[in-house]
Amino acid sequence: MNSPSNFFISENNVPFIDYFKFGISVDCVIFGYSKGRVRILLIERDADPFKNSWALPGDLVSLNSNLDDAANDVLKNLTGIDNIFMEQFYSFGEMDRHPAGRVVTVGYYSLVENKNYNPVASSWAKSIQWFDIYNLPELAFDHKKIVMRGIQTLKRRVRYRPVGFELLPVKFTLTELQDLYEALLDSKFDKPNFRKKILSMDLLIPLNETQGNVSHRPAKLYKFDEKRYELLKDDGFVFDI
Amino acid sequence: MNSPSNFFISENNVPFIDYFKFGISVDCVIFGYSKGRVRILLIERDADPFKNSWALPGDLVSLNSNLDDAANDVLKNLTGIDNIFMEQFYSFGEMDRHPAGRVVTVGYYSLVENKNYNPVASSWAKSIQWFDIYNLPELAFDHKKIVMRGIQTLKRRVRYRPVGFELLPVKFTLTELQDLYEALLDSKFDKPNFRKKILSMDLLIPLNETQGNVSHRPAKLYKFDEKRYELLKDDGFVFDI
DNA sequence: AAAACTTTAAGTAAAAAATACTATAAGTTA
DNA sequence: TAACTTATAGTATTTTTTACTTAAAGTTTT
Repeated sequence: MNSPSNFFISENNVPFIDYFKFGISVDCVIFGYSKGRVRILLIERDADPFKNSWALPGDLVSLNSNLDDAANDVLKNLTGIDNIFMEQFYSFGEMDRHPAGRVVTVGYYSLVENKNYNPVASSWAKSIQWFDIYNLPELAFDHKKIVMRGIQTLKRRVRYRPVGFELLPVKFTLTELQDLYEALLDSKFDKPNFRKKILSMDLLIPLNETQGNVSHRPAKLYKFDEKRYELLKDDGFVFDI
Repeated sequence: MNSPSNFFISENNVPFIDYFKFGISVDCVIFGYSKGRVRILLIERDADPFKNSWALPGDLVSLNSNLDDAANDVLKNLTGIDNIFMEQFYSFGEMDRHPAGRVVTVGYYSLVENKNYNPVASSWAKSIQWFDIYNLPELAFDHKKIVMRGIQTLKRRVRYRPVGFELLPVKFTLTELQDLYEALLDSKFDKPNFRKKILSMDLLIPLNETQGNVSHRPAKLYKFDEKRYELLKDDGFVFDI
């Protein structure tokens, strides 16, 4: 089934096969977080087109790979990052968006904790770097547009799904959580109220540990209760910051 | 630029041109509303593959059309419906989803008021019909999956964007609006409280008209204030039912 | 080892919003 | 004119949000 059948002729008398000339690509907007700043991961291309330009990790999809797999493969090949939560957010199909032909690209986004992932440029990525989302370089193709829509999607989704936890270490303090949300949503919350709200959701498991190596009273550590979230979700529960 | 250049060879030694064998299609989930029920529009196919099956209005995209235009054209060709608000929601790219070759489809959804649109089957649509979303027939391709995700998207978006108004006539009563939201969200609201909430948003313009032809006290008519919505939106206002 | 300092963490009071309910007004039909 | 239906206004109660205060726990400085 991988080669289009010649059987069908469309109504405009264009042979069916003439429709099968698209390229499909995936592009990944990878959000990272550290020291109160949200960043995205860009690669410096070492291949035409747009050689030497900064771009999103992305590539053409082969005929025998589905979209989700392709997105994961691309990320692994170009950055070494493997096996992370990744979600589709929008597809871009302007006619002139790729100089080599007609390519529709599917945008994916993901969130990773900076410390845990040490991306290494590989394949045709010459170098790789985290950029502050408010201070991006010129980007290849229409990647600026893709990034912008990715940021918009993240800001919206982070409010009603607990995706933010992907950006923190497994064990975290409530202040770290608050700092993260303040960075993501670019706003400030009252500290006592924030912790009251988040704890009342009953989605955090308090640990019998405190943070170490701080020059003040160490805060209690918590971890996210994924099992409970899965249960609550089924009952129509909405996570809401 | 419409034919892929032979210049580039991918790293796996697959000629660049071998990636350009995808078909792209668009499929439209058109929501309609009347008599307290939410429906979607399906066509009965009069062309292979899946001839005689019910399916979403959709078609392959040609090389010289962008996605949004293609979605609008498809809808116009198959149903006669033209010039309506339409929004992309997800892309589907499983390898075996189309028997004629590798086709990635981009899902669009729209909301229309039943009365205003009298869809007529044309092109290769044999017939056309509204189906209750809770009582759908067997569908061609993976259209069941597309519909399900479309419904899920609608239910989510309708809560924080005033898309619901697309489903009502320009002039409507508050009870009609409430009935619509109750049908969309499959729930019940307290009448006085619903009207208080919606009116306090200051997004409705009260008209000096009342509904006619009813055997009881006629309700006041309102219309949606789009200009004001655009203004509020810029200030970070979130519509929230 | 006490004082100063910083941050966590618990608590409380006021304001706002959501919810539940009651009453009245405006029209239609018998 | 009375009975009826639905729109619309109003009120009281509960819950949630927001703003602010205070105490506790640890570190650093003197």
